[in-house]
Amino acid sequence: MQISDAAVDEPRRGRPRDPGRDEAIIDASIDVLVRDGYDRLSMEGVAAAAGVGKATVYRRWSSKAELVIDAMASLKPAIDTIDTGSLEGDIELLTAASCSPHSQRLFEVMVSICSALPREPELLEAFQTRFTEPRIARTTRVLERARDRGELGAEVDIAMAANLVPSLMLQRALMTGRPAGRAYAEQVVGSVLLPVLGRPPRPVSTTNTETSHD
Amino acid sequence: MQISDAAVDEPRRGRPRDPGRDEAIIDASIDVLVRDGYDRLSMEGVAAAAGVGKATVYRRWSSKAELVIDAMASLKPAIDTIDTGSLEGDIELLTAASCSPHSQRLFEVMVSICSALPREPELLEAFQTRFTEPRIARTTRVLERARDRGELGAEVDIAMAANLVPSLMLQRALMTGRPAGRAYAEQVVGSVLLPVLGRPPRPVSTTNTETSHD
Amino acid sequence: MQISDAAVDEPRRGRPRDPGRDEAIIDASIDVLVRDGYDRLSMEGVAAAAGVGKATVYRRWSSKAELVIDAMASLKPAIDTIDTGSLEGDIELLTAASCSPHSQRLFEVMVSICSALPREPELLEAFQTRFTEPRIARTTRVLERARDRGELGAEVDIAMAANLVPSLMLQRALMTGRPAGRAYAEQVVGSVLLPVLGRPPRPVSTTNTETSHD
Amino acid sequence: MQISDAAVDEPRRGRPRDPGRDEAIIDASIDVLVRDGYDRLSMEGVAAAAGVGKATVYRRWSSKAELVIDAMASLKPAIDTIDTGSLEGDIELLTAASCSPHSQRLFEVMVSICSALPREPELLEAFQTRFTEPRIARTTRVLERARDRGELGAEVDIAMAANLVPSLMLQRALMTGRPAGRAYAEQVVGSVLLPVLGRPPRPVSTTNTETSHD
DNA sequence: CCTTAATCGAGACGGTACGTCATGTCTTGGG
DNA sequence: CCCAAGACATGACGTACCGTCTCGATTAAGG
Repeated sequence: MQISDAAVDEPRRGRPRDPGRDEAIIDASIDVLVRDGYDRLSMEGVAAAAGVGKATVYRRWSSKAELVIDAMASLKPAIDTIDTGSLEGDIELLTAASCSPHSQRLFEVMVSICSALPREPELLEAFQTRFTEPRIARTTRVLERARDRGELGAEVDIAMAANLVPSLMLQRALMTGRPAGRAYAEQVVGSVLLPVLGRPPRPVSTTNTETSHD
Repeated sequence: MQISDAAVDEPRRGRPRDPGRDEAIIDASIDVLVRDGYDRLSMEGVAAAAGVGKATVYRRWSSKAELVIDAMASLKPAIDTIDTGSLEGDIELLTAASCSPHSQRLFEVMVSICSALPREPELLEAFQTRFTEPRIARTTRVLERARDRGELGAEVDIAMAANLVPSLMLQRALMTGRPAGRAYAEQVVGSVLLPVLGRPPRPVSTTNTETSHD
Repeated sequence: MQISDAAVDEPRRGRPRDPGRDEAIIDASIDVLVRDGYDRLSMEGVAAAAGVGKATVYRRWSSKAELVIDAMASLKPAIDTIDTGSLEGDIELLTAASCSPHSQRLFEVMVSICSALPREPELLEAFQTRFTEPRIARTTRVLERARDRGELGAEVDIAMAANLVPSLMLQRALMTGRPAGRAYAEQVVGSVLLPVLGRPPRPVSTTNTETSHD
Repeated sequence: MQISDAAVDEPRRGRPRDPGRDEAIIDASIDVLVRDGYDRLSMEGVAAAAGVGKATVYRRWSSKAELVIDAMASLKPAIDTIDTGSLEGDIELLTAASCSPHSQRLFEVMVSICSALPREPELLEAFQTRFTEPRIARTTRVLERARDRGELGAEVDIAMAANLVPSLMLQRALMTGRPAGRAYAEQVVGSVLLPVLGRPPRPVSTTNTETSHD
């Protein structure tokens, strides 16, 4: 309930930093990350893409890992909570969210980063904490509510089920070189998620199941 | 009167190449790939790791992509055909194969390469052709035989089902930083594959399902 | 209302170059040139000898020839004009100048460069323009003044005479592997230059004429 | 008084060497030397120019210096002795010899080698012994005979005089990038050599004295 | 004739040095 | 004090050779 923040006791002399530049650098980081991948991303390249001097980048983030972690954190999930009241409705929303443009951007970033994770423990931890777990948790809550309502049996492995759709969508992105679309999301839900939740599979209507249409 | 082959008319002049060096370079490529990732792998690093001059590498592979593709191709699947006669037996073998040391090596290589795939079309194609498809095909054949025997209903999405185990195992490797082990393979099979095939889920006994034990 | 020069409209952004490094590179170039010769001189070697990075060298001189030409140009003759009023006095000064330490350095540079001249037209032209001609011209002016004063007959080939001392000194440096000294300069003047100018030869006193004493 | 030489006690088994290849290598060495200079000459380049394998070169000469020394030695002076009976006649022959095609080739080789002499003592010694001294000695003998006949005064510095023409011709080759021709030889003799020998200078007729015509 | 042994062309090999390029740090001058 | 521009030292990369080595083929002399 207090108003003052810590910045008060330090008079902040000289020219203040331009907050717009922080955002420009973060945005440029995402662009470069998706374009070049984590290993080929350089502070210099980010500075150039942001239209900013190298010193301006280094003054804010002292290492590539820190910058990328903050850039990742800037990609918040669009919808935070899903609760339509019924499992079927929630699943429909999840399916749509899994192939939204925002999610596709997320998958691109994941692909760009994933090869570096075994060599960058900080990045790995941030990746799990900020990227994967929040998305899984949203689905986990949906399934737990469904179980509490009696829509799911106790034998359903909720943790694993919550993993299914993002994992298979990411896998698809890895294998084809670009993020999967709506058709593939529906196929995953219909062929895999529903049986795992104890429902009969729902065949994908007339669409060729081998191809994603985005 | 004989249909001579093309090798006859080229007398192979000069000192012949040492085949042992090919192997050393390929093996070193895999090591470096797993250790450093595709983007950080350099011809020079491979040469050093193989104990070989750079010219010896470039004489055989003119680019990094070609070398890595051949190195990938050297990782043949240990077992080519699985056919025990029953779906249950085949699934048991597949489960074991999915977490064998050889498979774990494969997952490491996949993780190392995957971030580069969107930027390297040749690599992407070789990755699909030589890596993913043969492994999927093996499982696809198992499932098709089971369907022909009447062990699977027509509603089962075989293509998707064949993808399940490797995709989730790779996903696990990406997320934890190292390949998954037997426990996770069994969890995937019990919680996901069996329901997708129309079987009841098989709970993982006493093992903590969150951890992989390798 | 002033005729401003071009430097005004270019604000010279970024960190300015360190002029001290220019000089260090030029000096190191001369050292390396004398030590290794033109063909064995490399930009990398010069950078190392100057204690600077390779990029610092390439930022200023894009090729070996350009660097060496500028290095040559840095070796200005110590004395520009010789005019004592009499031919004898001028000749004495020329003799001394021909074997000064500065001239010896010049001969070393000439020896180092000369083999490359047939293959490097730019170098050849710079060599003639900046090295040879100024030194010859100084002597030519001396002889022309002497002729105007009546100290030289019209039959003397001034152009050839001006060439004599430097040519024979350089020849000596080539043949012995190091620059000639005072004794040889006096021998050349006494035995060759004076007769060519129509004077009687002046024998070299007690010194062994076969050896140079430097 | 014995006929047999050392080769007798070694039966020289196996395939004998082809003497034609020795000559081809030597000739190619001269060509490469003149074309590329001593520093840029490589055993490999010589082998290629001679149409011969590298091993064939190394079997005969174990180092570049040895090969070049032998190649130099193969360039014998065309005329060994000059003795027309009069100084004037001898000088005419010397003038002609100084600008013969064979001499011009010699000057090219000298230019190619001279920059390497300070760094290659063996080469320097061979250069003096096999190249310079024989040519000087021929002229020295001519002048000594003339002095003995009373055609030269005792004050003439014969050693220096014998040096004059070759030195100035080489100098000209160095400065212009290619060997001097007849016109320059006559100019040197008329303007320099004759006065040094106590004769009046002989002006070069109508020719422009600044240019060499070859 | 037939074995033997050295020569020969070709080219593989390890090593080295080069010029280029990219990275992160430092240093200007201006705002 | 911030900011863009860019100089700077360092180091890695791919290339180009070099001199050594190793192969199969050839060639003469000795048995």
